[in-house]
Amino acid sequence: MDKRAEQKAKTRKKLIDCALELSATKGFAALSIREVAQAADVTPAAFYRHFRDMEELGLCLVDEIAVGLRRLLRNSRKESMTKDVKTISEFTIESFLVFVNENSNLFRLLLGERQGASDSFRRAIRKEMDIFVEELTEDLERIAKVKNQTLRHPAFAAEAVVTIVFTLGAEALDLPKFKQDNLKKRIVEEVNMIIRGARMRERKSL
Amino acid sequence: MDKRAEQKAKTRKKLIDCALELSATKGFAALSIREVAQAADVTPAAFYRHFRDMEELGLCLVDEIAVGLRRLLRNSRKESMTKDVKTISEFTIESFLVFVNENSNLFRLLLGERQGASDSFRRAIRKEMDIFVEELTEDLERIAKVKNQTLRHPAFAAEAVVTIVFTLGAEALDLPKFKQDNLKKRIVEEVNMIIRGARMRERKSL
DNA sequence: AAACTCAGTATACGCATGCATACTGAGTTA
DNA sequence: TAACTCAGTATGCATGCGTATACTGAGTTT
Repeated sequence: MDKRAEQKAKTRKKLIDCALELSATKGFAALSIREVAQAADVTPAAFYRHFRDMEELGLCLVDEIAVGLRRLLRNSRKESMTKDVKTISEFTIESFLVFVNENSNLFRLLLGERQGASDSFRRAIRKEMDIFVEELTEDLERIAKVKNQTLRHPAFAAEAVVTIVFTLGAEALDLPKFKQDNLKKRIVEEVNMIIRGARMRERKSL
Repeated sequence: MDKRAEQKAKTRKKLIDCALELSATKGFAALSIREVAQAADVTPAAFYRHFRDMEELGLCLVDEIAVGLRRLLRNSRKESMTKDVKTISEFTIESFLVFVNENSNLFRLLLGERQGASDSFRRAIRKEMDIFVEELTEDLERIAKVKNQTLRHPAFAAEAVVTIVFTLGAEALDLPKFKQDNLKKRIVEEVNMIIRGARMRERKSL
């Protein structure tokens, strides 16, 4: 049976994990093939059996984060299905911050490379972001419908929310746990502002 | 007299300018002392007469951007003193995007290194951001007062606005000019959402 | 059991890097 | 004009890099 492929997958995972861990301290951009290979107890040349170059490895990492985050958000959405908007956002933001803390390496990579030098990185990350925005847009529309409200530009609101949550969420990486409560409050408040501002009010000539 | 200091300043400026230009293509993090020195037609060792290392040079660059941006925003604020809120934000966002396009290198550095690997970079950039937030907070409060309105959390609103404008503004760097109109509209709409959402409404038990 | 595949090894290349050392010569001061 | 300062030069070293080449030996196929 495929003992061979199994071993290969193991090495591949080890390379990915080591790259992730190393990127936490130095940043992914500063990593070298040799460094990652050495950390994974493998010859530099062996690296090429798995990835063409560091960029290809990086894109795999981005994918991993996106998958993890999407799972998280899907769960949080499901779990909070019954609650009202304010609670949903607060709940989701809470889960998000937990995720950021648990996967700080992945997240640092995502946010750091979002405006980085590599085109393909930026493109990949923005694509993932767009998916988040899309999913949130649907959520907002659904919730609004339930509450018998209308939103002005649901997609814009979603974009603003995603931007705020990700950008401010990144600050959690530099904060001790006990200071993150304040950060969470800020994010929740700002997200609620956006949603409030997106709601159509009584018609009024202006 | 001081022909010497004059020459030194000239070389220093050349180093800074070259670093800036190079960082546009490869990203500042990927620059080397030798590379910058060569671009500035100077020996690598001469670099050390001006900066301890690349990081010190980088902090100078950050400072330059901040100064330029602050000047821009101050002007835009002054020029739009008489207009109403909506026009102010639109006007300012427009100037901001012009600045981003004109100083794309500086801006790329600012946004790219904002979540980068270097602590001192992040700290420096966040400090500048905080100043923007502070200034905008005062603006929002002033305008609200004039219009006889109250804002819920002016500082949070300002933080959200700055976050949106900078993060989405960064996308302008990857967009052809003719597609930036759409971007501008998105930013304006989202900023207005935030401000709208920050306004206190009629008291209402909830 | 013989032939084949292929993940990983061993080694070596040329190149760019940060940085140390000793030097030069125009500009300044006394 | 003699002594001094100091921005910039010339040179060289050790290190780490990406990658090419030839190889080995366990795992798989026939």
